[in-house]
Amino acid sequence: MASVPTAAQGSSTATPPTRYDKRMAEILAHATEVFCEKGYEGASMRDLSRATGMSLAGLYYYFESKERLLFLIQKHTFTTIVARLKKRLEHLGDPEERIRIFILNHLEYFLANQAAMKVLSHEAEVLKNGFGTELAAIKREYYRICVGLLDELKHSRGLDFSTRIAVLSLFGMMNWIYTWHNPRVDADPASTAREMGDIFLCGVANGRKAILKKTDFNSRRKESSNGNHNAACKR
Amino acid sequence: MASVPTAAQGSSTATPPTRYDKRMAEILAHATEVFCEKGYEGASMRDLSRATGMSLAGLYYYFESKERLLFLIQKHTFTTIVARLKKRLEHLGDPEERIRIFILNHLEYFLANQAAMKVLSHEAEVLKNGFGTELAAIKREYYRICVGLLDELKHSRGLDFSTRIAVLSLFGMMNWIYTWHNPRVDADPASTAREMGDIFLCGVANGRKAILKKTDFNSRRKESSNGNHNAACKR
DNA sequence: ACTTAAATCGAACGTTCGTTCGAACTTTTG
DNA sequence: CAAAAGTTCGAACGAACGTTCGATTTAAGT
Repeated sequence: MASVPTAAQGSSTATPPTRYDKRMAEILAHATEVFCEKGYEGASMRDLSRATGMSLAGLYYYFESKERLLFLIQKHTFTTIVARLKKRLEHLGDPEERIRIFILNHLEYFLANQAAMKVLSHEAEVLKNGFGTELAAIKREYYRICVGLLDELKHSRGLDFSTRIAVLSLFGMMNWIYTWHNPRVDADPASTAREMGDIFLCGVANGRKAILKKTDFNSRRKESSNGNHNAACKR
Repeated sequence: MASVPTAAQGSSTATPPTRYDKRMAEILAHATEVFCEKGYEGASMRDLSRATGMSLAGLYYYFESKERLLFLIQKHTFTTIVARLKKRLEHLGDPEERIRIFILNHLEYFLANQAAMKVLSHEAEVLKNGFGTELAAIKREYYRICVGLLDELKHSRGLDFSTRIAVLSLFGMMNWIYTWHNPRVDADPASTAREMGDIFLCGVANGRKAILKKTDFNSRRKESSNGNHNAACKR
């Protein structure tokens, strides 16, 4: 057995990928497609065997179980998207801009790796015990980053909204994309990210206060008195 | 065999539910829970047998296949939510108000029938051929209603945004709720619907135009010239 | 070239799957 | 109460499931 048998991909150290690593990555890629199309439970090891061109028994040289295979796919996908996000967020910026970076990073990766992200979103609950908790930790970290970004925005502009609902609504908008996005019909990731960012950012910028009916100028004047906040919402 | 053997529930005519109908509804309810917990593929007929207290063979007196069982659950759930929506939309109202009715109807039903709605959302792709197309028709109708409501809003306020992206973002926000909503932590449906409505409505009311950075007053004045629109966004 | 280790495979294991069938039980009908 | 219809069940079917094992083939080290 070559290199580190449990690694799904070349590590962060500059170790060149061995034959084992490359084959592993190949299998992971094919398995991702199969899981995406048929679902984790619906996909059989024989389906994976067919898709990879490797014998049924041969697969078990790389994975000790079907469950661990799903785990490796999900972990690699999630780790990658978090790593990319952190890199992009290193350059400081306006809170609004940072949230737009978050959305863009998510959607870009989502649409470039649609199968993997669908497997991540759609099979989020099937992993139990050890696998489940390790993945939940990454998920929580990603969630916390988004919460942090929104809280920045909140404090810097004196906004008032439920961070929890906002974050989860945003994830909903973004993750649901795997059910409808069609590259032949829908715009590129950057445009989609901008449109979703427009909707979301304007929404939270106005917080939980009731949205006023048209031509109701009276109470609007009263509420919008304090300074230069909420510019995100005005055209 | 009693009454209409293919009916999942009492029909719209005032026929009193037979013994068959009641047992059928019981089984559907239990099956919904099982499908919700283990997924359609992950749930076995033996799981359903255990949950309903009926023998394995006995189930097949009510359903000709596991696939049809899922179909009946999904069809009943979807039909009900569409029917309720139509009833609520009979009373005309402001476009904004009508969209809020749409959101409230969806979330109320979602949270009151969380298991059924998770099965509807999460197992949306597993039904093929005949079952799939019949369900897709209901789904399309529901989708079209939402498109219609948004177009009303668009025209009545002279807005400019991508209806497709807006509708699908809204569905994402709403449907994702099955992954996170916890009745012990999260507010009641009405509050959640209002918060999501705030975010969404304010977002689309400002359309695709770039959101301006704080304290950028110059171009804002230029864009917000035409009349009393977009009140939905101002506090 | 020969040895050793890595990689792959065919064949099979025991289990569980969805579904069927005829017999038995229960309720309704005459 | 007997007959008919409606309902439930135990037992079994063949197929497909995830996984294992010993043997075989391929690549690496010397």
